[in-house]
Amino acid sequence: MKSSVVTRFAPSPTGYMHIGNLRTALYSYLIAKHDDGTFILRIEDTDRERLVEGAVELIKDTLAVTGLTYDEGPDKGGDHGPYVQSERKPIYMEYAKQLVESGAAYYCFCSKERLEALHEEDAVGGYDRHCRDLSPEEVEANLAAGLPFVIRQKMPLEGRTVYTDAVFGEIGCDNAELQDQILMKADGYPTYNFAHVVDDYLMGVTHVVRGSEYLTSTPKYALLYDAFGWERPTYVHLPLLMGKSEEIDAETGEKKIVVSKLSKRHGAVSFADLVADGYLPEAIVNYIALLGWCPKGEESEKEFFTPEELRAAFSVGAINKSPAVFDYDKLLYFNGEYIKRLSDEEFLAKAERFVKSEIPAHIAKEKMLLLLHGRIQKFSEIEDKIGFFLALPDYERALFFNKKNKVTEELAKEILAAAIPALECVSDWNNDTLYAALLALAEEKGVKSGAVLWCLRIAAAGLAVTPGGATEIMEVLGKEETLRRLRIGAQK
RNA sequence: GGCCCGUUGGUCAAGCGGUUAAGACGUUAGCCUCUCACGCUGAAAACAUGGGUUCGAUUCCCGUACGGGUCACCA
Repeated sequence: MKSSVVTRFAPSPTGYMHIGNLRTALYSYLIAKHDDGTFILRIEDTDRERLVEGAVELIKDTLAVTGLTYDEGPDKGGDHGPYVQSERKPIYMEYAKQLVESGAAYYCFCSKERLEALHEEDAVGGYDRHCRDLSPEEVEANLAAGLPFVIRQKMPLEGRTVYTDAVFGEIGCDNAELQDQILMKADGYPTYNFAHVVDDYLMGVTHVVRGSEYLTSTPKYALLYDAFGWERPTYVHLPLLMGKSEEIDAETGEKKIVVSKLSKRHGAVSFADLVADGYLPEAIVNYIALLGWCPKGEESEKEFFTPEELRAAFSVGAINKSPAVFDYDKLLYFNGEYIKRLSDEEFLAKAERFVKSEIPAHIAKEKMLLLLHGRIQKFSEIEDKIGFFLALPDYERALFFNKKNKVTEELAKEILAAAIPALECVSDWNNDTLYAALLALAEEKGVKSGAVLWCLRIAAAGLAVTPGGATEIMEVLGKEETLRRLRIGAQK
């Protein structure tokens, strides 16, 4: 059964989806779904100049792979469509005129030039309300003459407008500070300020969920609801997601870390880029759910949530007020944990896409990749880690030296010389038989097993640090290639 | 600059008048180990600041500092 909660995610298609957008969508979705409510996707494309082709698709794809399925939206339909603002264009003018009729808005014929001049005169000031009190006759005449116009909201000159935000509490501002903001632009499109209010009302949105950069402009929107005589929605402003970015200080010329709102300018993190870099959408969602929200009570220590658990646990009351810094390290940790939890089959399927190199036939590819399961935190690490399987790195004889296992370069040579004929006899080439053979060799030579395994691993891999032990690596390489490498090692 | 918001370890973050101030990431010591990773056991690390209120403030109020947001025919 559907509850009465209706939320929406209303992005403008101006580029890629960054983590900040995604989190807003996620919280909006969770607020609705916690109460079995309705989640709407609405595209806000009233800025015709900033449109980016393909951006809408990207938004839909992102919501799809993150599981934020919307009940109403473009392509999906619903009782409140269309869900793209440019397709709703006639609606806004109609409502704007209604406001003009009632005296809450007015036509403004000021030219851009005049407004710019105004700005230069008074840097902090805004519009001087030049057209606010034009007589009906003047307005009629200008309209009849075909003068370009905008429609502005007529703000109260005194008093104070206050609203209650579900996260931040009471927020107010003196009406004198409010600009007579533009509702309808000269190109006939509405501004965000106007369109979102009309749409949220028409679409029955009960909870307006958005970033806290709107906190201080919300009184203006509340006033719009009042002017229409509509009931104000519940406002849920989210703490900002901050990004760290390195900048060169203009004065000192030194590098410094700047923390600011996540944006394309400053440390923006694109969701698509993260996925391409080998992050799992589930891990990203889990991580960002916890940026600005923490479950109450016993669950406050819980880290990993399934989508269902998230829906059940989420509550507006537990949303934080202070901004949160996006931390790559912690995302990486979450991703690593999610990768570990993958079954071998799932891991293999996903890892496959990140293997760029050609894998020679003698390599046991699946076994090789499985050695990395549990050793990587993101899939893009794979390519780097498998290099030594494909080609033996150049290494120095000194690499064989190992203090803990008492291996000297001379001993290594001796061990390898003995290992080669012993391994040539191994017919069933696998981890267990290899391990048994090498253990026997160690006993025969009277050295610790660690010494033998160390030497063999170095010779097989040509690397001090490897994913997997000696026998695992030899198993992956195959008999022929292993022996080839051991002979090279013995010659060092 | 005006207005608005915020401030618990480097980061995320519990706490909602009396606590040895959780937990996680990261850092670090050690154990385990066929090197690494995993895992396990430890360690270092925080209530921005000054006034109140109170028997008692990290928790409530005010100021200060710092950080952030916002002041568009962008959203």
